[in-house]
Parts: sequence; C-alpha cells; structure tokens
Amino acid sequence: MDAVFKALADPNRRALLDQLHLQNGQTLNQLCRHLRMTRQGITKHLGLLIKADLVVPLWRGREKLHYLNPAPLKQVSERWIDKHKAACLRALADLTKGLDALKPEAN
Amino acid sequence: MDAVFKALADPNRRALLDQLHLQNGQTLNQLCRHLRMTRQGITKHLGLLIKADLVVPLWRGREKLHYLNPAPLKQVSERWIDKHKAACLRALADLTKGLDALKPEAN
DNA sequence: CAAATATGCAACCGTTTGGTTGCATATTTT
DNA sequence: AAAATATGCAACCAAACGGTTGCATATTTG
Repeated sequence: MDAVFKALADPNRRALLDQLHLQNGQTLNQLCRHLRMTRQGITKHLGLLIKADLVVPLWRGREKLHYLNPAPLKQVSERWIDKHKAACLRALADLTKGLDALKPEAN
Repeated sequence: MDAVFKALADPNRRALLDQLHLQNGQTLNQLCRHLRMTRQGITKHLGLLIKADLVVPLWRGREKLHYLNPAPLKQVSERWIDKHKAACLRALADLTKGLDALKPEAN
C-alpha cells in the first residue's frame, strides 16, 4: 500500500501511467519516446510502478510489455472517501430494493 | 494536483488523514498525541496537507482546528480508473438485467 | 557466428525530504 | 501582569530520491 502512494508521488511515473492508459502493453523503448529521460531512468521508475503492482510486466522474447493495473488505485480512493462509496452503495441498494419489490409475485 | 500526490506519499501524513477521518476538526496538540513525533514535525506535515488542500485549517482563539477535505482525492481516483467506473456500471447493468429477467411475467 | 536490438544492474551525485532542536509569538488563565 | 498554553518559524542534518554514466546480458537478425 505504501509502495502505491510512493509510486504515485512522482510526476514522471504518473506520466508513464498516463501513457499506458493511452496505449496499454507498451515496451520500454516505446515509453522512452514520450519522456525525455535516460532509458535507465525510466527503467527505475517502471521498477517502482511494478513493485507497487500498478504496472504488470509481460516478457515476449527480448521485449518487455507493460500493462496498467488500476486495481490498487481502487483501495487508494476508498480510504478516506466514504461519501463516494456511500453514493455507489446506495445506488446498488436502491436497485436490489427494486428487485425485492418485484420478487414477491414470483415467490 | 502534484501537491496532493506528494502529500499522500508519506505514511505519517496518511496517518494524520486517518486520524482526522476518525475525528474531524482536531487541534494540533490533539493530533500530536496519536503520532510519536515532535510537534514541529507534525506542523510541517500538516503544512503540506493544507497546501494540498487535503486539510483545511480553522482558527478559533489560540487553537487551530483541522478539517479533512476529501475533494481532491476524488480526482485522484478518477484519473486512470475507468475500469472501476466500468465495474460499478457493470454491476448496475447486471442488476437491471436481473430486473428485466423478472419483469416479463409482470409485463 | 557476428551485429544489432532490448533490457538489466550498479555506482555515483546533487537535491529533496523527514525530522530534530531552539527560540519567537499570540491567546488564555489566574 | 505574570504564568501557562497553543502554535509558528528557521537552521540544521541524515537519509531517501531522481537522474546520469558505464558496463553486462539476452534475444533477434543477417
């Protein structure tokens, strides 16, 4: 969890996530084109993103494809915002209520 | 926006947000009790949280009350997650589908 | 097999960060 | 007015961070 927040702290890493969000499964060299920095520098950033499980790497031959994994971000957003969660859950609750209202005639 | 991510990067600052989430409007000295660190250290952390607009201060006499402001976090969560939104919408879709499955005998 | 491509690993270095200590200021309380 | 309470500001320091350079390794291509 700490790794996720630390990974998000740097603007270049966020730019990498943006880039992957734009086109998923990019290789290291592809990502290098959009960011003016050494390849090794980007490698280190990607390393942190991967450690935080925000990016999942997949080897194909000599190429390393990078995929965006938004799962950890879910928890991030739901830590202090219960307004947000509440709104979503309320919508679901209302619908299930709607379901129950229709059910009696089928039971 | 950068300030928000940077502010969230430190575990002590996240602990402060947790503390405010538990009880809103706490004073500096109150917050000091839950975190083993110098008061001045906490002041600096709160400074960053305030600059990121994650915490809003309110002076009352010689006391400074701190209030949690979850608004900036909303944007954070919605930057790379459209899957999240999609998942939520899918859940809703599945439920409405369930509704439709029950409906025919009522229509 | 040799050359080119794609990536990894480690040392190094200036800057930022997290935290402390010391002192100053403002509001209550007695 | 004096003592106590609540906070602010600045200097300082070790540790972490962001980025570079240099070299090593693995896969593909000719």
